Amino acid sequence: MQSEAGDGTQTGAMITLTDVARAAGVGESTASRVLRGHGSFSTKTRESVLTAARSLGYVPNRIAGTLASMGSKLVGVVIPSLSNIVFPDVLRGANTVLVGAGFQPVVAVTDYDPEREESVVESLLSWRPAGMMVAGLEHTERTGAMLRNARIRVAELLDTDGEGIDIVVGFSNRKAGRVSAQHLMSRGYRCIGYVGHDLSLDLRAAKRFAAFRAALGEAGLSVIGEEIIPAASSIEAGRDGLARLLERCPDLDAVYFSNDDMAIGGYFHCLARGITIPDRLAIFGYNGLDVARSAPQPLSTILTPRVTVGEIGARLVCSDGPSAVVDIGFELIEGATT
Amino acid sequence: MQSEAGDGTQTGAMITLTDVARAAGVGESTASRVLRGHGSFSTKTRESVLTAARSLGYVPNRIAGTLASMGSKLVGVVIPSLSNIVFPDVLRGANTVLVGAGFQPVVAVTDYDPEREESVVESLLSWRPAGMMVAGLEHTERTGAMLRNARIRVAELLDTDGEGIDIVVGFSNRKAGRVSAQHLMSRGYRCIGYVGHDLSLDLRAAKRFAAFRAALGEAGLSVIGEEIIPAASSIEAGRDGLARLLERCPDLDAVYFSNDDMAIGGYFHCLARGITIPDRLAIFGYNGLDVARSAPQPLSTILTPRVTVGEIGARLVCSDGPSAVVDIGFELIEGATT
DNA sequence: ACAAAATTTGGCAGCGCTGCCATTTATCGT
DNA sequence: ACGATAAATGGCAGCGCTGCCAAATTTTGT
Repeated sequence: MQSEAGDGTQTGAMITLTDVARAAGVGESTASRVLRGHGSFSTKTRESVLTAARSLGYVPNRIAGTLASMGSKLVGVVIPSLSNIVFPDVLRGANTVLVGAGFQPVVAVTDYDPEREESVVESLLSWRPAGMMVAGLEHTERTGAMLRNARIRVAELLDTDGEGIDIVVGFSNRKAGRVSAQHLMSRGYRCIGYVGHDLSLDLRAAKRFAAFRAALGEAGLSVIGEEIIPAASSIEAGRDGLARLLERCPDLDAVYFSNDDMAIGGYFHCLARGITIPDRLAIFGYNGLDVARSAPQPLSTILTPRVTVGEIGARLVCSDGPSAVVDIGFELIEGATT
Repeated sequence: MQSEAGDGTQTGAMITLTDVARAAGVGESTASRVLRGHGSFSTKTRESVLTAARSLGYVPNRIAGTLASMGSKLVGVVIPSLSNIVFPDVLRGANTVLVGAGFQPVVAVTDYDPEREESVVESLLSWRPAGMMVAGLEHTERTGAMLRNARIRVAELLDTDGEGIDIVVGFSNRKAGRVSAQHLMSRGYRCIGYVGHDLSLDLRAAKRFAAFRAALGEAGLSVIGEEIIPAASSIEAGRDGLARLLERCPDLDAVYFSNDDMAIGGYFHCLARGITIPDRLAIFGYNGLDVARSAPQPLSTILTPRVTVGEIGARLVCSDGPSAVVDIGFELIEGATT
């Protein structure tokens, strides 16, 4: 028999459980039990199996294990984008909890495209995950059907305005929009504009804006001018957007941005042009990013508990409780820009 | 036989390939071939299999498929953190290419901890991935051994200063540090300070700083004062760090930051305190983040092609070429802060 | 029309592991 | 010391799919 080094060096074919069992002089099932700490075995056996495994550099094959036990330790996580720190934040919260519970997240990105979401969901489902976490409540009909029929826990995150499939963890984007409007109005702003990114893709941003506009309307006001950049949100887009909007509507006294990236861009524009904030122009964002909170003038915005959403979503996906909707709310941050 | 709806509705147990084959009136292997588009089959068979699969709501089981074909379509991606946009950026590049090539990335986070890296690598390897992508060249001995013995493509990213296992894609952090120092010196700065985050964890930042310091030394200069925050990098840390450093060393005329997050924090501090940039104080960062490039005064920094690193790394991991070191370099951005 | 070649098809043995069950061995009570 | 209970162990049948191969079918050449 070939000797193997203890550092994991291996020669020949891939080491299997059978090899370990043979080397330890025990049966496969005994080796399996020891390696998983399941069932009972003597200390002596334990040692010999562990020693054999280590010296052979054995790496268990979870593909085989999962197939045999018919229960995977994978959890699919579907997010729209990796460019916006919001989703890595959610992922971070989910990752912490999932790993802690012995699960392995498998991430897929949709680029905000429902068709793509459908295809990545289908793809993830083929790994027979124990659960799925997806962003938002809006999906194609087939995506919904697949998710419902998978007989696994499904958590929909970051939005509570709509019908969920199983678990819903997030907050109301409509309420966020309304609260933003109320805040601006309560501060006395009356000529309010909007700078946003492509809303046809970002449904949650669209909900916020719709509610924002509605809240203004109820108070007899309206969005004086709006500038929509036909692209994903970014600081630059916010900067350019505000520049263009102010050119068209110089009388604005406040601008609501689709999110903090855009708002920070707007803030930078004002800094560069010497536009006094908040006296000459007020700025309001959404998300409560670090950059917004650490700016010379902390941005007035809505802090969304993104990491917590990921954590709670993951916790519930791992649990076996009933379906639930968890609205964990958001916090309005009265910064120095309104 | 139970009738199933075409929208994927299913009753009873999970649908298997055998079910589809039986429903289509063909053998398993024929159904398998049709579903994968492998081998040959008549159009007639194709239709009946596809129809059967659709009407039964069949979802292939890749766990079983992978085990049988002994070749997975998974690629492990190991990154230190999700909090710093740098790694989501790399992940984004990798994701695009991997998905395009039919692979599914499986992400794991190390929190900059080598022990944790060892454990996540072990864990990922147990899914028998087709390849692995990890950040950096420094690993524990056992991590290295596992990676080397896995007989799969391994790409190490974001650093070229050291020995790689198989594929190395990145740039020289040492060179980045040196170039940064040279830039500051060429602009006439002589009293140079440093504000950084915990370098014991972030080895690449440590390399940059070491090279930076060495380059100053070669020119007869030295780092006048330094402030190291014992935590992860953040805008706030950079802000506080610069504040403390300036208190101790008011004569500094330039500060090198461990990265752009920290540098933006420093920039914000100066804005808040009315410290004129770059006349009174110059600021230099690292990474070339959006926020740094869109600031009223674009930050002088080093643009690291993070997304490209992920893309090239992924491309090479999917390929079967020889081992290689790809240094894709970086770009010094002469902003308005130096 | 008939053999040769090409195309299509189904059967079945695994892939490496886990779960079940039967068996063996150790521990206990009296 | 001896049956009874508990602990430890090994054998083996799958999990759902793919790959191989042989058999069946169709197409082609002359």
